Amino acid sequence: MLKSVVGKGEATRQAVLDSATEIASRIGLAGLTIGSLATHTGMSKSGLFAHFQSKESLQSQVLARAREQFVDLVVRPALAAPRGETRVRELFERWLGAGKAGASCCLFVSAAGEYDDQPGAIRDQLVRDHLDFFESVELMFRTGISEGDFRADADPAQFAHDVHGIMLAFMHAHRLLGDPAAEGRARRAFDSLLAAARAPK
Amino acid sequence: MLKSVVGKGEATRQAVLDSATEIASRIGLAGLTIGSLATHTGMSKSGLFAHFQSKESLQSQVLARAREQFVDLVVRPALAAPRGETRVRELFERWLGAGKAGASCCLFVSAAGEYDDQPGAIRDQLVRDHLDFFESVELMFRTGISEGDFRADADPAQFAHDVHGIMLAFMHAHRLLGDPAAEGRARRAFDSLLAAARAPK
DNA sequence: CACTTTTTAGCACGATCGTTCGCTTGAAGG
DNA sequence: CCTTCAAGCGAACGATCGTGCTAAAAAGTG
Repeated sequence: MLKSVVGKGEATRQAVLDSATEIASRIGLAGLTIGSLATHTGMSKSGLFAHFQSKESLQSQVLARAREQFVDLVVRPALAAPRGETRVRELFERWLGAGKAGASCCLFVSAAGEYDDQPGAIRDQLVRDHLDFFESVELMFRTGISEGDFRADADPAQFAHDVHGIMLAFMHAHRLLGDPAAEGRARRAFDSLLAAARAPK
Repeated sequence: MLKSVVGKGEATRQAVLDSATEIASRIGLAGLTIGSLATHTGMSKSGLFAHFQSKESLQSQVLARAREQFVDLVVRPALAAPRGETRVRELFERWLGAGKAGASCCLFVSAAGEYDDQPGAIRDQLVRDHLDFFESVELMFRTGISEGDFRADADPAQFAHDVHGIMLAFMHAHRLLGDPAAEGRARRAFDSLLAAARAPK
């Protein structure tokens, strides 16, 4: 007979992964422990562990989950917006929104800091995700060039780098310092960036 | 008899602190363990622990040490440069150099990610350090305004935020992605920032 | 209903965590 | 030479880490 599309195990695995992603976004991917995760989900340590073959596998799946969330929340909606500057603006707004909400955004930021000097599968995965995302950003910007919104000699990679910096500075000011002016400054910096990249009328 | 200016205990405490700062800049402040630190310094766990009343105290002292290093390597040399844009440029160059070398720079970045959602003494200390540094940056920029190098209506806080973003993006690209183009992009972004802030001739 | 497979809990393991305590040691002071 | 004292070590503590093994409970299937 056909097995049900999602077994019970898969369902709880997803639920645990959700909790894990939320916890890891607060205390970091390396700081996530199986014991605390079990307590937080009301499961036994061993029962929970059975779903993940190792801690590294758990971390890897958490990272994959965060990536999904980020794509759903930020990248996909941006791609649904009209090509050109509008799409780039949408990307920024969604990204900013995700940064304010916490979740996947913070996870990538803190994980990048934790694993930038520790070779291994997790680091590799992190690098791939970052490169993929940068590529998406560059593509959106490049589309803006061919649409005539941005200057033809603008550097897409430089743009991706710059907007990434704006977001990182925003998250630090917002989450660590609790600075209420952070969002406004991020918007202002992004506007300047766009103004510099805009095609001369 | 006069006791020697620095007792033996103080000397080893400083040595341990040096090792601790270096380790913490690689694996994070929270990931630093007393056992590994003892092994790395060739001391016994208890002998080492005797110098610090608790792990939190150790972390706090490591943070203070990193702050000193950063001030010595970045802030002080900048203040020794001529007032105005030259000084701001010197700050950026030193900051970039410290970021490439690793050490204290990375520690603050990763620690900010680890403690941004974990209230306590460490987080408070981290916030104070960041605010202090931002204040220094703003002051240097403000001096540039009164020297006539920068536009009078430029926003010092916004400038500090923006250059912070450039450095964060650089460190991510340099340390996590190993991107050799990172430094050039950081310089380019900084030049654009300066160009926008410069007083009209 | 019985039966099979999947999912979970209980328990235990070696290692390591932060921390305490008592002891040895080597140098300084009288 | 004897005393004193800072400095460091060794052993041990309770807790928790990641990870297996086994049995019970639950879910799915006929």
